[in-house]
Amino acid sequence: MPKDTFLNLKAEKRQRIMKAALREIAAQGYDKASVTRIVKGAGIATGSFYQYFEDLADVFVYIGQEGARLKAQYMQRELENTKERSMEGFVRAIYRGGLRFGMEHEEYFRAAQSFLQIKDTEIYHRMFDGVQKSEIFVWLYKFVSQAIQRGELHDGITPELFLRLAAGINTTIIEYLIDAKPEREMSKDDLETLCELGVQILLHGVQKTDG
Amino acid sequence: MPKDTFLNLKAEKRQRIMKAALREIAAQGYDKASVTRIVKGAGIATGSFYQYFEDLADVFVYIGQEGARLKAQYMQRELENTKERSMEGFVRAIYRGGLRFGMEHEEYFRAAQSFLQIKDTEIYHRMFDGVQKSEIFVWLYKFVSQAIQRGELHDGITPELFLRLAAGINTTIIEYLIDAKPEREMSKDDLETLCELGVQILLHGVQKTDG
Amino acid sequence: MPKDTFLNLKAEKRQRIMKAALREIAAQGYDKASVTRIVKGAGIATGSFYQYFEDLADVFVYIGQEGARLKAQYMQRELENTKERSMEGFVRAIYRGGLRFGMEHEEYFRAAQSFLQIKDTEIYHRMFDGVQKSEIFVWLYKFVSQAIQRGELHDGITPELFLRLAAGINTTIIEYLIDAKPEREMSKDDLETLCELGVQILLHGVQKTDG
Amino acid sequence: MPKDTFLNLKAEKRQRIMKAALREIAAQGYDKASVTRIVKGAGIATGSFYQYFEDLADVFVYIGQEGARLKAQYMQRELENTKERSMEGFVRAIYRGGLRFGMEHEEYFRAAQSFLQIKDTEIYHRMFDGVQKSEIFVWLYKFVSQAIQRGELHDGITPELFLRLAAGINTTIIEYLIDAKPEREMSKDDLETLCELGVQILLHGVQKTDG
DNA sequence: GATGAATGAGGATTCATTCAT
DNA sequence: TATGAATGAATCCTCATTCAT
Repeated sequence: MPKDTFLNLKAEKRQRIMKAALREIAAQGYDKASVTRIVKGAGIATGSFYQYFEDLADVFVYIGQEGARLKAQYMQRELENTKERSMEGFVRAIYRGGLRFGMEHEEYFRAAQSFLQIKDTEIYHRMFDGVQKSEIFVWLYKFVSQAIQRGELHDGITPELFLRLAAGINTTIIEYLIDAKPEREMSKDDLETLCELGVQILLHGVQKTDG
Repeated sequence: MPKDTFLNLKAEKRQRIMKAALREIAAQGYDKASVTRIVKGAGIATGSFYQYFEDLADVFVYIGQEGARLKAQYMQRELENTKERSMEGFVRAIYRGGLRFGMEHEEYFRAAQSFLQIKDTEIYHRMFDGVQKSEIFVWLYKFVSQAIQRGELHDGITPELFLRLAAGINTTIIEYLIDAKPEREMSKDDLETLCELGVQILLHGVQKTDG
Repeated sequence: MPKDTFLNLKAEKRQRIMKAALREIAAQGYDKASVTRIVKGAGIATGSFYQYFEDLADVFVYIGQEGARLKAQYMQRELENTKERSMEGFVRAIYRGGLRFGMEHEEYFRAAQSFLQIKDTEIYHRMFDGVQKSEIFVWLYKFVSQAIQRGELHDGITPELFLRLAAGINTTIIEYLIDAKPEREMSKDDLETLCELGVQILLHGVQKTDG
Repeated sequence: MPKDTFLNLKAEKRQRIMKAALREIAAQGYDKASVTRIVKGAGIATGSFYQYFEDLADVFVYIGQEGARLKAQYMQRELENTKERSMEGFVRAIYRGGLRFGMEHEEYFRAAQSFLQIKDTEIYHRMFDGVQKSEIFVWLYKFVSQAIQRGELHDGITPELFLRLAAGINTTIIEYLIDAKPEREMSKDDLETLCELGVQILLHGVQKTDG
């Protein structure tokens, strides 16, 4: 976690550094990200970097957490606009938030992808431990558990697996979009459609359920 | 592509080297994999490595291709044991093959995950270009296209997206299994169940379709 | 061209490094010169070397340029002490400068010899492009052209060839001196004699002109 | 000196190897010449190379000697066609031979240039010790000594220096020619002119001696 | 707080030479 | 005699981190 020196920095400088670090990770991936390029990009001295952060891992963790926080905000906002309290409504809101986040913050999205490489490491847990305890996560967990108890989900599906599937499908769709990214911005309607597609696939699979 | 020197090696040694390279890349990921560790692991001299392979990328490509070949064999074998010629039957066979491959060759699976980092590069294409033209892939593509034309799939689902979803869901399940891997081997029945689960989720989502 | 890091170094250290690099290249020649030996000779870390220079070629270019600059100074000084404005006077001054330079800076001389190996390369041009545009060079070129127009030189001699011959003869003499170098320093008179010899050979050949 | 295995080789193979080695040295220079490329160029196995030669230096020495032998032949032939027994006649014949050799065997010429880098080493002496004792060399030495005794040459010119100057001027001219090499072959007349130019410069300098 | 030079282990790769077949 | 795989020291260069100013 960043040192106080970093947190006490003037907002402009702090954001400049964050931006440079995020850009670097998004561009080079976790393994290839380099302090040298970050400091160059941020316009600060190498030594300063180490006065703000313990080491390279420190920034990565911080960025991971920031990304998670930001994504949670997107989801939270969607949830607050949703009245429907069914699992489907819940999932839809979450997907919508996730999709918007991915589209509007491609660099965070890419960085997060790159963090997957180190999924099993201590540093990954430092990044995302908070997520496991977040309100949204807890709610979702509860919803799914209940659905399982009511026998609504396929045998073998645990809350853990459900969450992974939800994330996986969302990621698949976002990547698909980014790769096929058209020049023009995506309209609100497009986003809505895709979001719905994600929800349908997660809940009902790729096949249409007949009338 | 490895030099003849490598291909002419005695099987034992060749496999020792492949194993060491595979282990290294599975453990460290694409970017961090090191020649030094590979040769140490394989018990050969640094110079020998370069008499077998053009460079590091060369082994990686070879491993990627070997993995793809092997996975295709698993799938092919399952297809041959399947009579049912529906899309569901097809998908089931493929999933079963993929799952078995992932379970029995965890290192190949991990290596493949790590290759995703370089998805957009020329070297990635060298690895998996063959896959795009493989019989299985072509068949699957055809099946999906037909289903789309018959209006059986949700709007917005293209063959490309379908394939990505199929792979993504399978990957999610395999990772889930590996992470939660019990000490005991997985029984045939367990595997069967999980495979069926994957097929159901892909085709019908996580929710049970009511009777 | 060296980085600022190098140019900002304290003079003592900068010279220590230059000396080590010059010694290495004089001793091993362009192709065999090694970073490892240079840094060991200079008493700095490998990494430091690369904070001073872009790469190995960078030092070489710098040394070549420094040598050329230094040699030009020697020549310039002699020219300033010469009143006679004939071609012979000009050539004599240049030879005297060149000879002194070669005697007093044997390592630069050797290094320059070794650079000839790469005469046709881009890096060689980076070294000596400046020379072609130097005042001395331009003057000499003009003198020779005029002599040619006045029909004073043998047919077939172009300014280019003249300059090559001048340099070649001077080099031959310097090498001869270095190889036959007596223990004792060369006296002013000795040098004067040799210089005159060079001028005579260039202009009038090895044979005495009678009368 | 090559092993008997090499000398016993069938002429065709022996020449193939020599050619490959010569080409390599001419192209890469002494320091960068590589066994690997030589054997590839000659179409033999690496091991074979070491059954023909002690080591890399061994081929170099052999090539140097071959070149010297060949050059001596060129000179000898010219001398035999010369009746005039003056020093000028002698020098002219030698120059003519040297120039022809350089033009007709550019690769030997280039190789020889590259050997200059190691002028002070034991291996260089192994190459050219023979030259010092060759008939031509001895004759020339005698001619020059006599001229010196007769007081015909400038003070300070020793036989050693004379020879170096002769070689240096010839080299300068050949390099000049190679660099400015026209597409068309050089005619007999051109060669004759250049040769005469060399002789004149060596004996009488660049300036015309007036009537 | 800020700086940026200094460090050195570690990276990939090359290559002359040896030696078992 | 011919082969070519095996070797490992040596090459240049990178980079996270430290520390004196």
